[in-house]
Order: sequence, then C-alpha cells, then structure tokens
Amino acid sequence: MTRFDIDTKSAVPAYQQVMQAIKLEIMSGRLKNGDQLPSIRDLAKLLKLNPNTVAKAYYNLEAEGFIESRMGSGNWVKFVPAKKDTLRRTMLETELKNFLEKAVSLGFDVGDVRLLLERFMKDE
Amino acid sequence: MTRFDIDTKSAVPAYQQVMQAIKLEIMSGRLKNGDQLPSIRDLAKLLKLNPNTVAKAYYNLEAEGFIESRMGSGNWVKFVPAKKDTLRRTMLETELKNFLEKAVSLGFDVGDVRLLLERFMKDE
DNA sequence: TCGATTGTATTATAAATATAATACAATCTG
DNA sequence: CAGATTGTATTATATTTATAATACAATCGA
Repeated sequence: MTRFDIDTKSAVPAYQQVMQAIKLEIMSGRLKNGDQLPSIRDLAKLLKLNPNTVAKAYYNLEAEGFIESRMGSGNWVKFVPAKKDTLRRTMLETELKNFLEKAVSLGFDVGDVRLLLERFMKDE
Repeated sequence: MTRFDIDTKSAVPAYQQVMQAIKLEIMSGRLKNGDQLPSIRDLAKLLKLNPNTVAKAYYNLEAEGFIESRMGSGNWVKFVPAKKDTLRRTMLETELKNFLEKAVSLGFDVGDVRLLLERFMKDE
C-alpha cells in the first residue's frame, strides 16, 4: 500500500482521511481483492493516530463494503470486480442524484447540466 | 413569502433550513429583487426560533449574495437578474466540479457521467 | 429629538463529533 | 494450551457547532 500522511491541520477528520486514502488505493488497483491491510495498531502507529481513529475508519470502510474485518486476524480488501462495479455505479448514481437535486434547487434542469458538462468535456 | 416550517427533528440545522427556504423563494421568483424580508425578530417569532438563529441565516445569505442587510432598517432581496444568472451559474459549476471530483475518485471519467446523465434524461 | 424598530456583537449553554485511554474478547501460532 | 496479536466495546476528554440569552448600536419615523 502506498504510504500516505494525515494532515492534522485539515478540517477533514483523520478517520475520513484514512478512509479516502484506502479507497483510492483500492480504486486505483494498488490494493487488490484479498490483500491484507495493516493492523489497526500498526497503521495507527505509522500515522501517529490513536488506534480507535483507525478502527473507526476501518469500521466505516467495512460498512461501505470496501473491506472485511475478522476479529483476531485482521482486515482484508473485499473487491469482487463485478460486484465492485455495481457498487461503484451505485455510489456514482447516489452522488449524481445529490448533485442534480442541488442543480434543480438552483433553478436548473437536467438539460442545463448536460450542456454544462459538455462544455467541460470540450475544454479539457 | 410562502410560509414554511422548521423541522426541529431534522439533522439539518435550523439556520440552514431557513437559508434553503428563502433561496427557494428567490429562485422560484416568489421573492423578487427589492422585496423586504421579515425582520429577524419577526421571522424568529414566526418560526419559533431564537433571533440569533435567523440572524445567522440572514448573515450567510448576505455573504452568498442573495440578500442585503441594512442596520436599523431591515433585509432586502438582492436579485439583479443578470448578475443572479451568473451567480447561479457559478454555484452550479462549483457543485458540478465537486461532483465530478467524487466521480473521478470512484474511477469514472466525465464521459461515464455524461452517459449516466443521458440515461436519467430518457427515464424521466 | 426620542422612542421604537432594526441589525450586530458578546457571551453562555447544549449537543454533536472526533479523538483518546483503557479494558475486553476472539483468533492465530508456537 | 498459552501467550501474543488481532478487532471490539466502554468510557472519558476536547473540540466544534448550533442555539440561546443578553446587551449594544444604527436607523427610521412621529
């Protein structure tokens, strides 16, 4: 797993930074299905965090279906490509719906959003 | 202004509910440029909130450019159609960028988002 | 001008959240 | 089996956030 650091000055809570970093590792493929994650205590020591903070990150990652915790033994990446694709898609759809809600409350419709998106695609 | 209520059981803070309701009034056109808003104390009494809670909502609405507060006199909707359109567009772009960031961190690209969006347009 | 109305500032309280300290319990390994 | 390692649960502390109580200051209007 790629090393990462916690920005203690950030407004983003430490446990969320841990979650984000690990998700990124999984999404990018650097962490594969079945890979074992560092133990809570080891990662806590490495990042200079309290073990409970890492435990909270792992707990949430498990709830979101990214990893699996087994008592006494450790934490593993849970990454079944097919399932993960539907998971990612579900997450994307949730985020899109949230965004569209905001757009509508701003007075725009889905067509407006589509036009703006296409401008984005041309620009970059 | 259309009457609205505060859901005290909601996880959304009261001051944010006030902001959202007033933005909606402005965006929908029910509140027009130059319209005077109820005084902080009046709205607080109406909604059964502390005046400071309403003041916080008004303060943020002013910071976001939706209204204007004048000491001793009151609060007015600031809604210059042209400027407001650019404001809305800026807000939309900000929200879109935030969403696209999440999409990318999920492993999707802008093209994927466009396809999903078009499916949304067909379905509804 | 002067009282009433308005927004603002200060301070306090309550609730939620993040982090930490510590103890507990399941699993693995020799 | 026994000790070490692992995740989990409980409780406490610190910080942030939302709300409230109160006092202050600018503006308006009779």
